[in-house]
Amino acid sequence: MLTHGEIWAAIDALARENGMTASALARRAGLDPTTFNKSKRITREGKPRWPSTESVAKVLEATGSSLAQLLGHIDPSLRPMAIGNQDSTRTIPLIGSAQAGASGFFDDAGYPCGGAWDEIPFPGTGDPHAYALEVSGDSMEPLYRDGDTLIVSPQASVRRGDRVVVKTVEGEVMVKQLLRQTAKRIDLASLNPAHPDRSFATEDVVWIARVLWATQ
Amino acid sequence: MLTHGEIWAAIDALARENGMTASALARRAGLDPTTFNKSKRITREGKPRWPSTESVAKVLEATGSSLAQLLGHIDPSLRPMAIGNQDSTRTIPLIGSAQAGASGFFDDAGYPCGGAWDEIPFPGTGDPHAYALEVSGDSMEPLYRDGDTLIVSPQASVRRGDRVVVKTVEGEVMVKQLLRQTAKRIDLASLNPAHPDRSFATEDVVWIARVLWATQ
DNA sequence: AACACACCAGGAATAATTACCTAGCAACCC
DNA sequence: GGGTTGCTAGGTAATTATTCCTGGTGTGTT
Repeated sequence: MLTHGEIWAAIDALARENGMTASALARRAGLDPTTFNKSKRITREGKPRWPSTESVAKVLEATGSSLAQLLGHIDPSLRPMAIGNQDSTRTIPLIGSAQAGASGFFDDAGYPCGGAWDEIPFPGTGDPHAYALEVSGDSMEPLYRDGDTLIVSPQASVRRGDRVVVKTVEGEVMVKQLLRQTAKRIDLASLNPAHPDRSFATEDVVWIARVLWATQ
Repeated sequence: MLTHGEIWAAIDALARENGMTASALARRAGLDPTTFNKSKRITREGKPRWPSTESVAKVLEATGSSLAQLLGHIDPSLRPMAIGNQDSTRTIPLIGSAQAGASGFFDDAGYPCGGAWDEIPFPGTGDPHAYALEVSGDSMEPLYRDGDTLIVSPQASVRRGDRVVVKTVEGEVMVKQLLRQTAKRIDLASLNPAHPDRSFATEDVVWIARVLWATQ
């Protein structure tokens, strides 16, 4: 599917990507600078005007872009795959929650559209040893609920504020928030206010792994 | 880059894929059956004729194809990536938090070991249109913190208790927990107790997407 | 054989896109 | 200030794509 808004948004995005306005892009492509004017995208009677594929081809040649890149601007979720990124971790479009209310980021179905999206790798664990931990019980409410799945990376470095999985020399495994980590001690805050915080000597902790993701 | 021969070859391929000739495809798309005639692809003076993007869009709609599929016909090397499974179907080991304390699941470094682990697909979104939403501000504390990343699926079905992203007809985008969804109303609980709950008539909500994952 | 139907080539008419032009506005330089 | 450059809205002329039409060919059916 290809909509009138998508094709024009893609042209705008392609121009922006190359540091040009739509009219500058048209000029670079050997077209009239007014061809892509916003006032030309609908006729006087209100009918939508579509560019010809010849114009699209000229724009791609002028920017040295591939059709896959144009497609990426139309549907950001396809971008990395379409360009042929061989990396096994795909990237997905990213937007800030503060901008999400503005128009032009979503189509009517709630799917991302337009070219103004950032990209982040996902899942992006970068850890071949990552594993999943299934939450049972309510000891981690309200943050984690019964049945939630946590993705845990034993390789990731942990910092203050991170949610971590800790195993003690006594064999206890717990999910907590890292309060403080010094050379001698590791202080952990409980996720459930009803449970007490814990503090361990560094030598009493076998390993600390970081919680990267949690199902919602 | 997009050449004259490629675009016409792609249209021919799309027609063949749907068991039609080029003229039948044009008719199905609501165009004149002769629009895609080979004799119309170059003018009498030998100049190449390009279809308009409007015609291309109509063809895609008639066949129910995506632009990515058309692109796959233009550059077959992109096909498996462009239309294939968008989700890396990697599986990772899974364990329940209740058993994690027992011995035999982790080695000394905290890496999973032993054969008693389950397997789950990850990320397992199953949604090629999934995107990421970056949290800004503290309006969703304590569940989501400033800088957290949410993975959102516009395709997933939502149920009571799910964390959801909602867009209203006023253009407001918010992240809430779904309290109740009836035929007439959608009740949302705020994640931050300091903010009030919200309730909307069904027709005042443009779309609801489900939050699948959140960074921790 | 006769007929219906789909497909394709080619011509003319219509509709649409693009080119060309003007004017207003903002930014920048001398 | 005067001058240049770039961007955009709006109009008209041009080029181009599409439609409509005719005729020819091949296929399948009665």
